Amino acid sequence: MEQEEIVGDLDQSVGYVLKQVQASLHTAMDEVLRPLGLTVAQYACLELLGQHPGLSNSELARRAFVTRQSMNLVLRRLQERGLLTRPAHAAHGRALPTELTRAGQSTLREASVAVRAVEQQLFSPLSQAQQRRLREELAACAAAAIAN
Amino acid sequence: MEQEEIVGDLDQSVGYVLKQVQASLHTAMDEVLRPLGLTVAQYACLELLGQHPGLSNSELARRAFVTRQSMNLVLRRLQERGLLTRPAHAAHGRALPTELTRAGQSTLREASVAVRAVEQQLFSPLSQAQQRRLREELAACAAAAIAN
DNA sequence: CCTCCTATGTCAGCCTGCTGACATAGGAGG
DNA sequence: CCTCCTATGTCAGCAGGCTGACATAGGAGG
Repeated sequence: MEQEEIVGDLDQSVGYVLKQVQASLHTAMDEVLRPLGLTVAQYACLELLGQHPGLSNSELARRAFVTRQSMNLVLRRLQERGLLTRPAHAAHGRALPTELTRAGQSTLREASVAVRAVEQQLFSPLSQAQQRRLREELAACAAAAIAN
Repeated sequence: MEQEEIVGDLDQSVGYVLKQVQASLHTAMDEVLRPLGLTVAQYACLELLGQHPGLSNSELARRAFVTRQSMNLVLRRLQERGLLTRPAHAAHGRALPTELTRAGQSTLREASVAVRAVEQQLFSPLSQAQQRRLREELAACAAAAIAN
C-alpha cells in the first residue's frame, strides 16, 4: 500500500526510533505474559520485588514509571491472587513493605524466563558488545534526565 | 531515601533502561506540549501528517503505534479544532486521506521546535556520532522485530 | 460472474493510568 | 514544644487506549 523505501525525517529522529523499539518490546512482552495472566505492569512489579524485597508502593511506582495510584491497583490485584503480601499496618512510617509469596516467586520465575527470551530476541541484531554499549549510553541519558 | 549506588540486575537489562529513557522522553514532551494544548499522541499525528500528507487513519495509527480506534479519536479532536481536514466521503476506497490546514501547519511548527529541543536535551550526553549510531542500531532492532 | 478475503472506518464497552484531593506519619527548624 | 514540610497511602473522577464487533469497499481466485 505504501512505498516503504521512502524514508521520512521521522526515521531520522532518535526519539521516534526509540519509541518504535519500546512499542515492539511492550507488545512482545504482553504476548508472552498474557498466557501467564500477567500484564506488563504486573510483571514489572513482581520483578522489582524479586530483586528488591520490601519496597513500598511509592518506591515501586517510581521504578516502574507509573503513579502511586496506578501501582496501588496493581499491588491490590496481585495481593488478591496471593502473589504478594503487605502488612495491614505500617510498622514504622506509613510505607508498607511488600514481599513476594512462594506463589509470587514461582510466577515471577516463569515470567522472567519468558521476558528474558523476548528481550534477547528483540536485540538479537546487535552483538553482545553493542548491546552493552547501547545499555550504557541509554543509562547515561536517563541519569542526565533525572539530574536535570 | 534509597542508596542509588546499589545497582540491581534490572539496570543490567537493556529493556528496562530503554523504558526508562522512553518514559523520560514522554514526560518531557508532555510538559512542553501541554502549553500548546497538545497531547503527545496529537503531536505525533501532526508530525506524521506534516511529513506525509494524505495518510489515512489506519496508516497514521500504525506509524504512531496505537490502534485505529484511538487514532480515530485523535483525528476527530484535531479536526474539531480546525487543525486538519478529512473528506466526508472516500474518493476511491474507504481510506480518508487527511491533510493539515494552515492552522495545523502553524501549530505543528511550534510544537516541532519544542520537541526537537527536548530530544536534543535528552540525548545531550551523547555525541552526534553516538546518537547516529544509537539510532541506526535501534532501527535495526525495530526492522528485525517487524520482519519477525 | 460470484465468492472469499483483507483492509478500512466506526460504534460500544471496559480497563488502565493519571490528576486532584485528603488524612496521616515522621522529620527539620525555630 | 510547636510548627512547617515532605512523603506516603488512599479515595473519587476523568481521559486515553484497547478489545470486540459490525458494515462496507476493493481485490484475488476459481
